[in-house]
Amino acid sequence: MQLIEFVKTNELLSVLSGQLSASLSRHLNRKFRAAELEITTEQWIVLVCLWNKDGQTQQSLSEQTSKDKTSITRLLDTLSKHGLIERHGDPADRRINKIHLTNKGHKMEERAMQIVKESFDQAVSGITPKELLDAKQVIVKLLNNIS
Amino acid sequence: MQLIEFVKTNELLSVLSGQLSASLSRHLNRKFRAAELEITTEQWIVLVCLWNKDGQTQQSLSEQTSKDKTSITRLLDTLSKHGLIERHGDPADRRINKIHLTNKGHKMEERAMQIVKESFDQAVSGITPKELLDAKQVIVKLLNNIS
DNA sequence: CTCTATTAGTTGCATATACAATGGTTGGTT
DNA sequence: AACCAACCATTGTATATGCAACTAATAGAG
Repeated sequence: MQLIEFVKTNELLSVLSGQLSASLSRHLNRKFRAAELEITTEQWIVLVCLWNKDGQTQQSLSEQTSKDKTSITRLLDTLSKHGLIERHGDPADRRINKIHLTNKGHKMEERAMQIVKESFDQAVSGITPKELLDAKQVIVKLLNNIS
Repeated sequence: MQLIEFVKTNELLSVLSGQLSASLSRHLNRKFRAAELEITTEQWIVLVCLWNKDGQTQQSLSEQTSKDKTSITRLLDTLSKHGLIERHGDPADRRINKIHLTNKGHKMEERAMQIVKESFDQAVSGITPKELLDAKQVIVKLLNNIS
């Protein structure tokens, strides 16, 4: 039911982190769909950046989310197709697109964050704040080691 | 440079786990490519299962890796196209494919695991075994909470 | 002022992933 | 024996991701 010996004793954390990430993402995707919010976990992450600060460039979104700028281009294509964001060219620097939420995109924030909060509460039940904090710090160290 | 307040204080672990997973995967993919091993992290995970026990069914691989059976079908399509595995129909139960490594697939084990080990050592440098273990346990709890 | 390096974003290509629906196959129940 | 439920794998469709190569625009060096 688990991976082999070497992985069990040594690598498990990286495999586990992949499974956790995939599992959290699937879980949230299903909750969004069940609530008839037509977004995905990945789109939500970009929207979080825009709810925080509207009108950012794609480059900025790429850095904040640690996603390749190609991925951002295409995530924004999808968000645009679904009417959640719009690209506005910047006359002052014509290389740049400023990404703006539409009304529909703005309105989605409250319901989406409510679902995320419920999901989060379920995920961390039975885990102490200290355990969570320690785990976060290990993850940050791992991230720094391979960046 | 980070995500917004709510996410910072509450959700960060799930976002972080996604970034860790993506980062580890990218890192390993680059190492494999640099070593001219033509596999991806995801393919490696399937190969680990087969190096451990050859001739498994797709269903079994799906359960071990926590991947959708559709994903396994297509990962195996790619592995097959690259000559690393073969599907053998089982005369005793014609619904089943038994997945077997080719010579090429077998031979890849040593070099691939060496690269993974180097990658792992780099990732965990400066992290104590206890910290790692504790983090793993938190991840396992999270996984159980959302399964 | 011009040429070059850098930056922002897109496109082509390959891979990965999941859900829904489908086609076969097996096995158990009556 | 016939039927139906459960099971294994695949295909269709949509989304996500990264690398390499490209276009366009700006900024900086000389």
